[in-house]
Amino acid sequence: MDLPVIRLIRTADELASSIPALAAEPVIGLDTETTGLDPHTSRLRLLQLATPQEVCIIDCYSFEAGQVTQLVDLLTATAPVKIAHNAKFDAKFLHHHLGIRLNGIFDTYLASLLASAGNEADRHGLDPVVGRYLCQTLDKAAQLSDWSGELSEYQLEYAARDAAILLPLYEKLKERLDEMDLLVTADLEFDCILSIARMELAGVYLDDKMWREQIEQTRKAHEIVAAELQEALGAGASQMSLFGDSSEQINLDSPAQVRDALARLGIEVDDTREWRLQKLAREHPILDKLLEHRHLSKNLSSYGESVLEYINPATGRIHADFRQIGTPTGRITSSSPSLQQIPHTIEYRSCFRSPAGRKLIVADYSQIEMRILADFAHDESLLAAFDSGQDLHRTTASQMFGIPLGQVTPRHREQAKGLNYGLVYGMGAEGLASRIDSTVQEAESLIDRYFNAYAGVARWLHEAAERAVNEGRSRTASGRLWIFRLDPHDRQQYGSLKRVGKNAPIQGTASDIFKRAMASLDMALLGLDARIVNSIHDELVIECEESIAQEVKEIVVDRMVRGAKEFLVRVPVTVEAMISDAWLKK
DNA sequence: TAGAATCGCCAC
DNA sequence: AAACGTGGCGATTCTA
Repeated sequence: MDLPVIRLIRTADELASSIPALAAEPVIGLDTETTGLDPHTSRLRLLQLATPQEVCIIDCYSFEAGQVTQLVDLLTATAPVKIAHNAKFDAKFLHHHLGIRLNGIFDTYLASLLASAGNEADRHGLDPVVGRYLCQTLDKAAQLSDWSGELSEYQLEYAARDAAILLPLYEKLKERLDEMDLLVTADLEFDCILSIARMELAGVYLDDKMWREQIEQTRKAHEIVAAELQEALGAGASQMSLFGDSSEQINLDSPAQVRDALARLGIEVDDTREWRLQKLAREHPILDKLLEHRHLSKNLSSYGESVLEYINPATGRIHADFRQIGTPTGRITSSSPSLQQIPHTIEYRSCFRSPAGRKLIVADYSQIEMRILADFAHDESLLAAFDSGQDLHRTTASQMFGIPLGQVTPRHREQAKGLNYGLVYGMGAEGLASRIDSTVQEAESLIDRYFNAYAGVARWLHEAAERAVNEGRSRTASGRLWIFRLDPHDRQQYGSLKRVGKNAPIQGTASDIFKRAMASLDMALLGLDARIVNSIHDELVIECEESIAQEVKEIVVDRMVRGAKEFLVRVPVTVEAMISDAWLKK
């Protein structure tokens, strides 16, 4: 690639004179260089804006935030289209340091992910994407160089090249997305970027004192259980030892050592997973202790001190990383730390609080995946269940057992619930049986009853599985594509292919809906002291100033419902929302 | 001895 | 390869 012409911009005049040409372009490449990865502790050094003629490199160290209003206008407008690779990163720095809400984005990173259609072998850094679509290699050596001092010619060339390459990359990716009918989904994704960037910037508040107290309690309980287990398991070991060394300790965190220790007590197991130990616990009470220990160990390791290390020194809050396309179905995933797998118990969730003078709004979709299924399947019975506004599982029980709502027992409801949750994942009779604690025969009969009551659902699920086998791919309501790399002739993969064929369109459409809602909500909160702070597949947590909590709650519900209505035709959608002091649904 | 693989379990 | 889909992640154990 030829070296682009560089226009280095360090004065107000230079900036003013470069804006009109940029504004006249239909698309520009955008990239930034920063002194680190965290906008709260790092600075924005360069902003590169590329046209086919030249790359403007704006040295942000030469400007105060108030001096760049024309730039703000350019980047906030929907035109020209701004091409960036992982625009979330640039959007965060531009928002935090210059107050810019980046708009009109085409993100080559997200585009590449969509075009890969779930192929997890593909890499999506700028270098591999350029290699795949432009057959070029990029020199990324300068990326981690020191961007805080005098800049070398080499650094400027690197900065310019990264922005310039985005223009041809955009052309290729746009063409590819068009060929694959992915432009609608791409726009949905691009519209969502800013809401996720702002959520990461806002971060979530964790009461560290309360969290430490929780850890301490867990640690105490853990110690006691561990001692009891060492006693019980060690006794078995000493009988085996010629030297009778009963002080010998086993590592309770080692599945292999635990399995061997159990064997010495006459409990033979292939592995020591929860479900297996659970089955034998009635016969061997020590297994309950072991499971209790596992639970406490899990909590200490995954939800202990390590979470506190993520509290940002600059903000005192946790700014997790959210991957916008985290799964082939389009779900967002969270890491560092994962805020999507905090135990759903009051001890842990109550530590995620609203700071003084603020409130949290906790809002989630009610049975969104079942509603999507009802809508896709045009199943009149299931639609009627939702139309009635009654508790879904009780209504399902009433419909499948042919009894009035008033006669539905807790056991009936439990069985119906097991089916409602299980079937969108393609569950079979054995799975249902163990879930609701029944025999396989009973489970089979229940499944028959269920599909009799919901014949449309049965048909749709069957057809979805067939489509997965025949076409090897599926699409969501927005058109998001997942090409299954599973072999229908492989006996193992055949079953898996059918299950994923049933689940992917539903889970994926839920993602479409959720992203619509996030984008729309973030816009609606503009100008209010309210920010999205967490996003958990079908649940949003918003933090706001307490006096506007009621107003914000209504906006949240409205935007979430409207997001769903964009993709669903017939089924009603409900969102449950609470104003709270902690991450609890009261 | 660092990274990969495995086991196991948390969320929706 | 647990019944049932999608992930992240920590501790142990294996391997080059």
